[in-house]
Amino acid sequence: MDNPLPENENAKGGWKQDPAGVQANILEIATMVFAEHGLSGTRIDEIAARTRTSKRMIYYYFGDKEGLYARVLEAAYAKVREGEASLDLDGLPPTEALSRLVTFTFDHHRAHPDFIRLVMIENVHQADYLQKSDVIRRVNTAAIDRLAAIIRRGEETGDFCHGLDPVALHWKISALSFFNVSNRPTFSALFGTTLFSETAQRRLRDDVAAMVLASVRKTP
Amino acid sequence: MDNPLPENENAKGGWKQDPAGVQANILEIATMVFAEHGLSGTRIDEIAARTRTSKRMIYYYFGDKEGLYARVLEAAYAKVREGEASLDLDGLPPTEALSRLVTFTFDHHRAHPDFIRLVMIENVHQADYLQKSDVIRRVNTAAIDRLAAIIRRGEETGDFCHGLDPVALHWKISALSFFNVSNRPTFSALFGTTLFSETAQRRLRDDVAAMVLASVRKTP
Amino acid sequence: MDNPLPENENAKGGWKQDPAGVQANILEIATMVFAEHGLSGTRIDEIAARTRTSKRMIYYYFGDKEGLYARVLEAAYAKVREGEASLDLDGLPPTEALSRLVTFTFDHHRAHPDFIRLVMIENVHQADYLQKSDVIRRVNTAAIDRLAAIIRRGEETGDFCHGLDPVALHWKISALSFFNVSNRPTFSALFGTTLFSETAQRRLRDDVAAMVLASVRKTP
Amino acid sequence: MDNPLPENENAKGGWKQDPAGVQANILEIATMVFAEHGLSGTRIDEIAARTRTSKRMIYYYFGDKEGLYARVLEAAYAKVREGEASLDLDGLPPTEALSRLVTFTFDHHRAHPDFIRLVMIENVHQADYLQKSDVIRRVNTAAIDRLAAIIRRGEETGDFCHGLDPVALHWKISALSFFNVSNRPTFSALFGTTLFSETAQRRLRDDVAAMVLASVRKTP
DNA sequence: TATGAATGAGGCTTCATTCAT
DNA sequence: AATGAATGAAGCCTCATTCAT
Repeated sequence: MDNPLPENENAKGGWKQDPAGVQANILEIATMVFAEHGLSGTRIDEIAARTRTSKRMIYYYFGDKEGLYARVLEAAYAKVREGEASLDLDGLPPTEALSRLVTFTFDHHRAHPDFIRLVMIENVHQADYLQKSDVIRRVNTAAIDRLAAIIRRGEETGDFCHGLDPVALHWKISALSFFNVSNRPTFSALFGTTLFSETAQRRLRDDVAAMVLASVRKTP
Repeated sequence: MDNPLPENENAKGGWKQDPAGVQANILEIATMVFAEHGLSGTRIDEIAARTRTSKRMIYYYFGDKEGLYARVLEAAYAKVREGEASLDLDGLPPTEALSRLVTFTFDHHRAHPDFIRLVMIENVHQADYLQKSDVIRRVNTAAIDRLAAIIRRGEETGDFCHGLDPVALHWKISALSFFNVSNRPTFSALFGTTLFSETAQRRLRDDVAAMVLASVRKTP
Repeated sequence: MDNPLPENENAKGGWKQDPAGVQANILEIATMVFAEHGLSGTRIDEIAARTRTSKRMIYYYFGDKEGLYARVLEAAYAKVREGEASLDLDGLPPTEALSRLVTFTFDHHRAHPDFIRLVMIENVHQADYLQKSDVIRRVNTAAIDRLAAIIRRGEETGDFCHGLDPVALHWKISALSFFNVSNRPTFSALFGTTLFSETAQRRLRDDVAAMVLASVRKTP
Repeated sequence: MDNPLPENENAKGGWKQDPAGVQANILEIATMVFAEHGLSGTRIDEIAARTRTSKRMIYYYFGDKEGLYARVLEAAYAKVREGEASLDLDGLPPTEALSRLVTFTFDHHRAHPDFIRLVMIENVHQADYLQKSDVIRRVNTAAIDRLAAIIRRGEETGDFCHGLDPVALHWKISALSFFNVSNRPTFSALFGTTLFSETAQRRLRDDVAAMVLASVRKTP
């Protein structure tokens, strides 16, 4: 009511001469549109229309459609891995740490369907754009490192069996968390949506965590 | 002049006046091209060029691009599920049967990357085209039925715990088999290709089978 | 008046389904427009507007702007060299033959300013497109061959000195005939148009022929 | 902090606040780029990128693209004619003077291919920009004056025939010197590069000088 | 059943130029 | 004197699709 609107960045006119804001806005919208339609299915015009700037600015800042897509992909990976990094498992016993990691990953993937879709789309493109990005590769090895740390601790405590491959373990966690989101449309079209209710998903998540834990546990 | 050209499929004219053959050829090529580029990424011209007929015939037989895509999807599901149906597990004890089913699924997915890619693509499209196809739904419930049979037998023998959901079990098997193929491009771009060598894949497959079996086994 | 207009190819409607005619029409207009504005200065829309078909057909038949330009260049060379080939000098004594060739070339260049402009434009482009065309190269060696024949005969009769290089001779004839057309705009802007009146051009042409002849004549 | 940075032209800041230097730099780069790509083929962005200032300054100092091109053309003519003016032929006998002038012109053109290209480009544009420039016209009449002086002296000594037109003579010298540079790309694409070797060019130049001299010499 | 020719709508991108400081 | 940010207009080209036989 009595808001004087100082430095209002969203109000019309308040965002002129704000390069960073313009780029961020484009990136945000583009992420949504690319995730929805894929690379070739996306229309630059649609992105522009949903942006607070013009189509021209997309080319001004990102060069071309592929350039924008590449940046969207990078930003998506960065954001998701950043979210993962916030999870601190160092203080927990290894079994508990791994369990928490799986649970978190499962939920995290569910919470970021746009990211999942972008990765799917990138797989359709044979990971062409991801391969060119050093940024992304760097960000991802951190995930492996964290897992390796848990494995080492688990081996030391005797909870985990020896010779576990962190990459293979990551593969298992990812598969079970990723598929849940990526293949939900076809899966529910074929077998119904019961598996995607809140309770079913919670049970599934716990099941998944149990499966992963069982696979690392020392066989007596 | 009076050259009969009998049964020569490669010679010019050998396939003319062969509607079924022309359609099959179009479908085969279209499967490859759609699997490679996705729906919007595919060019009717590319399909036509790799076909032994012309672009005009694609429209003649399939109406439009979406019609062709829908037929490709149906054919792909039919072919893959048909391959699965050839697996006869009825004579085996339930544990063995499930183990064989998982192993087979893992290998079968690996052997049909184009199918996997088509399913991925269909997921990007929110399963729009799959939903319209009654054919596909019918074909897929068979997979659940077979799994339900194994579960029932496992419960009877006491090998499996009670209350197993065949759909959830199918979900687990699918997740671990599907991701392996669908996300291979991004996964190997990020973490290298070691996990995709023949030996590593065999170990992974056995690991996966063990995980699934552990998840159904009766807890003592 | 009582013309029934049978097979009228120019009347509206008479040219449908006439691929060769459409292509020829595009090529003719494109030649004029490229000659007027150069490669980058030309607008495909302008060509299309002056054509009896649409812009779309330009791409249908010629691929892209550069493809059209390349074809225009080829056609221009072919047409001009074809005109030259119609000149029969075999029956004439060598001095007379060479004189006639120079005179003809000078007039021929004047009569085809569009061709001259296209060659100028191609030189601005470092002959990039000409280099790719085998057609053009083939057509041009004929000009050298004809000149070589005249030189040989002149040496035999003793009219010409020995060791004449047909390529260098061609260079001289070309230079004096080409510049007259190519640099007419700047030259007349700087020094007036008197040199380009009909009579002055005739005198210039005869002067040029005399210069060339003097350069090949045996020095006593 | 208190770094004076005196007379350092390369260090950042050394050329700031140097309007004349900035303009000269723009002009120099623009000359190269226009000569390379023509008027419509040139991108202001390319000029700006190769300049030590920004695109904005080009507009600041030269108004628009055409204004810059016009200035480039003027500067090019001025520079080349200035080079010619340094040639002092007054002390030589007329035959020798003319011979030296032709030889010099031939070499001078070869040494300034960018100028030749700019003139070609201007001819493609029908000399539109040259016509508007009084500066250029003034500079060029000097060339005719000098030639007229030689002719007068040659007529007086009886070496040259009567009634020679200095403009026509200039035309001949120009044609043979200009074509050598302007049409080198197409000519060598068609007939090879042998004519453009150092030795062949020297012989060609002497040939050209001989041709021009023969054309003015009194016929006995 | 088959086909070469043709096309409208719309997509991506570029370019010279101006705004606002 | 100098500048980073912004832009409208227009260019090239592609695509699925239909026409006419």
